[in-house]
Amino acid sequence: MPPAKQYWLMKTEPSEYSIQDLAKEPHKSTHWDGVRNYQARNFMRDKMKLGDLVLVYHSNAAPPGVAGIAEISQESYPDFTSWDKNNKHFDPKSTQANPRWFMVDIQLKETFKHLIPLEHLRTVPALAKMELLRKGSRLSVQPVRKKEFDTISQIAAKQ
DNA sequence: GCCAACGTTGGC
DNA sequence: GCCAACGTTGGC
Repeated sequence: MPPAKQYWLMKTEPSEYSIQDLAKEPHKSTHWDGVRNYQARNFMRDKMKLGDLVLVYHSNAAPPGVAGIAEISQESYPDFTSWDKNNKHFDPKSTQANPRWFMVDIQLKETFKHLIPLEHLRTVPALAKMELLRKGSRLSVQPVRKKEFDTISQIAAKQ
């Protein structure tokens, strides 16, 4: 039996890269480069599996919120932008022989008709324990419970 | 291993 | 632009 599908949330600043940018990519997919946090890296490197579903979250936006759903289309491999001196996320301690940072590919499944604002998510009882809503939470790649994912999908379906 | 200093995230 | 809450770095 295949392992149960897992659910995630990944943040992006729409001024840098938005869900609309993802929609314009060939095959609507891209590599999720630039994550430079160990906990977030570990989720991508060790836990994310093909077919897992991802909530795409717009941070540092007006308003911030969940913009749509994507799917893991390629499991982890080294984030090659860490080797590029000219890249914003260059890390001299990451080498090809011993890569420090990893990424996955995601493919867009659905752009919500309307973004679901963070402010609204905070009012939904079923989401009370979401990592995103925890005070001081900054993790840019985080696990989401199935119940939470389904709740957000249903909110999107009704809008 | 402690912890001060510094850098970053991200809501507001 | 502010700033609270974090994460990382590096001296000791």
